[in-house]
Amino acid sequence: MLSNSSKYAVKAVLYLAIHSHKNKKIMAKDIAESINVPQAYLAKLLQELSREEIITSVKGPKGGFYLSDDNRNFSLMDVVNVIDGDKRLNSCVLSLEKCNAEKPCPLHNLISPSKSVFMESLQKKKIKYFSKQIEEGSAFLPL
Amino acid sequence: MLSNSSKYAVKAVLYLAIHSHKNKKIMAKDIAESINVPQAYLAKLLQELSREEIITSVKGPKGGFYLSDDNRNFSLMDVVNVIDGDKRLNSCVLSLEKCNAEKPCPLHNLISPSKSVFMESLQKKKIKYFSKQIEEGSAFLPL
DNA sequence: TCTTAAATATGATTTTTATCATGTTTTAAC
DNA sequence: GTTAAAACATGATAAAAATCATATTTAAGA
Repeated sequence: MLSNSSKYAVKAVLYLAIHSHKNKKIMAKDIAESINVPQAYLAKLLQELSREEIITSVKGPKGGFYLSDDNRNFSLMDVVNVIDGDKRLNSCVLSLEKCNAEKPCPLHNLISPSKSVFMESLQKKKIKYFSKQIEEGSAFLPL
Repeated sequence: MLSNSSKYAVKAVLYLAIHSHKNKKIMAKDIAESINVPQAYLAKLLQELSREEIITSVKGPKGGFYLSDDNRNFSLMDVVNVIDGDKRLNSCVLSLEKCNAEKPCPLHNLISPSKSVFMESLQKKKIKYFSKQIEEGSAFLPL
């Protein structure tokens, strides 16, 4: 479903959503430690996200990463798409090219309803929604 | 979600469900061609399934693979578990050890309902159910 | 019994994914 | 301006997954 890389990316973004803001940047190294992900690897992922402007970075001393208000309006789907591309999540469970609603493969009807609910909320719910969930105590860490 | 290997395995089993029976064995090579999977690789997967008695094999000339009536009472979950092990499907979307219903990670509540529906039907519906779906025209090939 | 066609077993290779390492650029603070 | 701390860029290595190759075992049929 999600690659390890995009799991890492999502975790990092959620971490930033909760702990960073414009005046509180966080270094790659610190994020990596907090979310239990190899740091050099995470650094690379953060750079990709930053390049796509899903997260914000500041170079030099006192620099680091944070989420701007704009950043918080992205969805986790955006995060995943940057890392995994947009095919991975959209493909059929059995990776069948020709599977679709009209000619569903045997597993399609089993998974389709549930999957589309998931995909839709991953798409529609913005990053800020998730930090709110955590603040309210409806969702939990640690990552 | 599913590894390539288990997708191949599921496809092969579905193919056998539709096209094979005791008096109609099918060679690995023919299955592979029909479902568009590299043959040597599929052969290996079929051997694992056969070893676990999810499918039936007969060696020698006129040999091949088929599904016995017993085999048809296995679920696709069984197929997947043989190939991928039983952890892969059960783990949290973000692979968080500590994520569970009481302390759900931010994505848990999003995916959990849909996922359990899927898992349950993958578990409960037997192989014969799927071949029936196809016969009835509610599900389609090609694989 | 001999030949041949199939699965089976084992291991080698390739490709992809994940991880690590190192040098370059930017910028704050002195 | 010099230094140092951070992201950024690039490439090397390692691990895992997928694929390929080859020799062995089994059993049907002549």
